[in-house]
Amino acid sequence: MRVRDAEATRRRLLDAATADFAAHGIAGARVDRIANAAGVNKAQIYSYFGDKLGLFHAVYRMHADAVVDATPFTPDDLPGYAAGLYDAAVARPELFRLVTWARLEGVAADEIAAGGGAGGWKLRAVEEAQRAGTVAAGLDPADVLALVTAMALAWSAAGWSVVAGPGDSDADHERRRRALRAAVAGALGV
Amino acid sequence: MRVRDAEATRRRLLDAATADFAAHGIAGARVDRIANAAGVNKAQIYSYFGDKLGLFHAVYRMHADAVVDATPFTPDDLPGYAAGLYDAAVARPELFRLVTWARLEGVAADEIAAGGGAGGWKLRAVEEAQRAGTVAAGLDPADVLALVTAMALAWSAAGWSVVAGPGDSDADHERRRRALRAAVAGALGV
DNA sequence: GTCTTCCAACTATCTGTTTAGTTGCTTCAT
DNA sequence: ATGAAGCAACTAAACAGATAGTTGGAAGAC
Repeated sequence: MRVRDAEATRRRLLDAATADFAAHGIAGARVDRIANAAGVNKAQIYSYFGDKLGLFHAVYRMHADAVVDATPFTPDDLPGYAAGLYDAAVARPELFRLVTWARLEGVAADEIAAGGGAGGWKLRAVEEAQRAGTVAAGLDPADVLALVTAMALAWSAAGWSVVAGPGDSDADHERRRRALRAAVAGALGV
Repeated sequence: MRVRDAEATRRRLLDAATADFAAHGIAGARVDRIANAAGVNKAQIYSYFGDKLGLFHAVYRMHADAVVDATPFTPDDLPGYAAGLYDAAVARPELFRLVTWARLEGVAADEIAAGGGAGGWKLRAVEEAQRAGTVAAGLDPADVLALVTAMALAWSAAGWSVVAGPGDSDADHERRRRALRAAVAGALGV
């Protein structure tokens, strides 16, 4: 019999749920499938997370910060930030799918790119960089963030073109990173 | 009793399905809801489209071309193309949600941005523009398309920041269009 | 008349959620 | 030490409502 460890069970559920929600979205995810993949009885989900949506929120909250924090925001080096975001999206595509789905299904009220729940400190940081001259003045900071984020995620699952993945060659990634850096610099640099 | 018009019934179903799929995705859409909204019996859906997925494909095919064709691709004026795409996304957000969902759920094999089913003529057009000097050389045409598309759709439902809508003020739209044009020009111009 | 279009009712299955009960660890009085 | 009590973690089964898909026939169009 498996050792009883509530914390480990909880984590296994969250991991399985992350995979299923990322793959199928909220409506497409299946409680049975998640419980099965986690090797946990379905009822545990309800005891731990209330309901399916509660489970999703737990998953989302767990990863939203990780996504945002994985790539340090450097307003004075937006090309570098964009490249970092690109790498993060390549390394953990599920997390980015998760966020995209949350936004589409309307369960993520907060704006991830705009500083998350931290109250828009990124906007102020961009303003600061504009005053310092490392970012072109005259642009709305929110637009700057929107553009940089969109460019970095141009090849992600949320994008409209080819989806970058860990399977792509290093040359592909390097080429995209280079193009991305140049494009961000050209688009927003002084 | 309603006048019998198979074509009109079909169109009403497609319209209702467009709205429901755009709002809830494939897994989240409900056949009953669609039939109800269309004022058509559910059985008609199966006689016309086979099954739920067949209905989605019909919806998708109907709009995919429209999305692509609504904004003429002008490789010599990518900033203008981007602005056009932005406007299209503001005017018909459902269509862009539809495509995003199709890509997330893995039912849209073709790459919309890369020329749709037309076999990548856009890629060649970009190459041509690069030779002509209106687009920076040294960039992979696919990357150019990916970046332009991503930038234009930075404020769309697929994006990660604030979502632009018809409700926004004209000033907002004008500001974003201006920023977008400048950014695309700076990112890809010579 | 007959062919197409339409519909109400029906079925089988799926799915989120609940319930009632079990298991094994911890605590504590003895 | 030891046995019972208490409790959190766990499970199997069932429930109710929803959902995709079907059927057989009615009714309008030609």
